Amino acid sequence: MKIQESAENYLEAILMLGRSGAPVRSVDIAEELGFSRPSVSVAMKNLRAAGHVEIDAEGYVTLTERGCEIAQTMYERHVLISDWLIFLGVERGAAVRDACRLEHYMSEESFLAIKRHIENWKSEIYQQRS
Amino acid sequence: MKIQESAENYLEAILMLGRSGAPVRSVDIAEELGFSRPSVSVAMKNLRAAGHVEIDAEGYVTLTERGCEIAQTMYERHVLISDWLIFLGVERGAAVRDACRLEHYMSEESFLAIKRHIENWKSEIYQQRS
DNA sequence: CACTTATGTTAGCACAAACTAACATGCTTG
DNA sequence: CAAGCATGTTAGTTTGTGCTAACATAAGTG
Repeated sequence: MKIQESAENYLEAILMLGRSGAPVRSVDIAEELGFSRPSVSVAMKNLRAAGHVEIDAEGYVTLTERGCEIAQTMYERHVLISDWLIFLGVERGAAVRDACRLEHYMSEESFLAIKRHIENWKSEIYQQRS
Repeated sequence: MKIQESAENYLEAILMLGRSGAPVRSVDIAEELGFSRPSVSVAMKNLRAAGHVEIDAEGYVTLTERGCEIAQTMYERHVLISDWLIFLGVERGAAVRDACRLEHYMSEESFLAIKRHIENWKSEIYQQRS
């Protein structure tokens, strides 16, 4: 069962919303992603069936271990890519919008290569300055 | 009428196939992209309706000016991104696969920023060596 | 000429992922 | 308590984009 882009986005949104500590409801996810409540409702049903989230009696959504792993991968990529684009001079809004899409279409290999590149690049700059 | 990812891919494939000078048929596009002939047939009908390609009596497909513009944008991005990933150490196959997807999801702004970054980076290397 | 092969097309299907309309349900509040 | 609001769900629709089955047509070949 291959995970889809949309599923990855939902999981990432749930992770981000949960970081404040407040419980996450369907309507919060809909608000965050700009989707309708029915869309989120159906998506949650599918994510639950796939074992990526759990939904308690109050309707609060939590990530399972598997779901959390995916969400964190996406989040890490999102941050790396958007920070990096911003660093390259891309306007923040555009950088975040692009990162939101690019994060889903990059192999692990490419992601790691970029990460490595940024780290090397930063340490070079650091050496030049010291 | 927003251009879709699939349309961009078809146009890019037509451009690439046409570079050898040989006329481009539907079946060549199908072969190139790994799609069925009916899928390509329908896609060509849509691309023609949208004014992105022309199809002559022999079934040869050519890009219109508008179509060619899109194709070249995609191709330029494809080459930049895949070359760059390869340069960063990503295996060629993975780099090309990733580039094929990433090229559609990047704003012009981000693309230019990356291009600029690569050029700067290369010139730094050059200066170090000279 | 009859057959095969290559190519293109049409019709109909499948699936993902969004939407709206309509309804259920429970909380708040005049 | 009754009305309204927030939230969730179900059903059915839309759109994009692929597929297979079946057929049309032209070209080459025994």
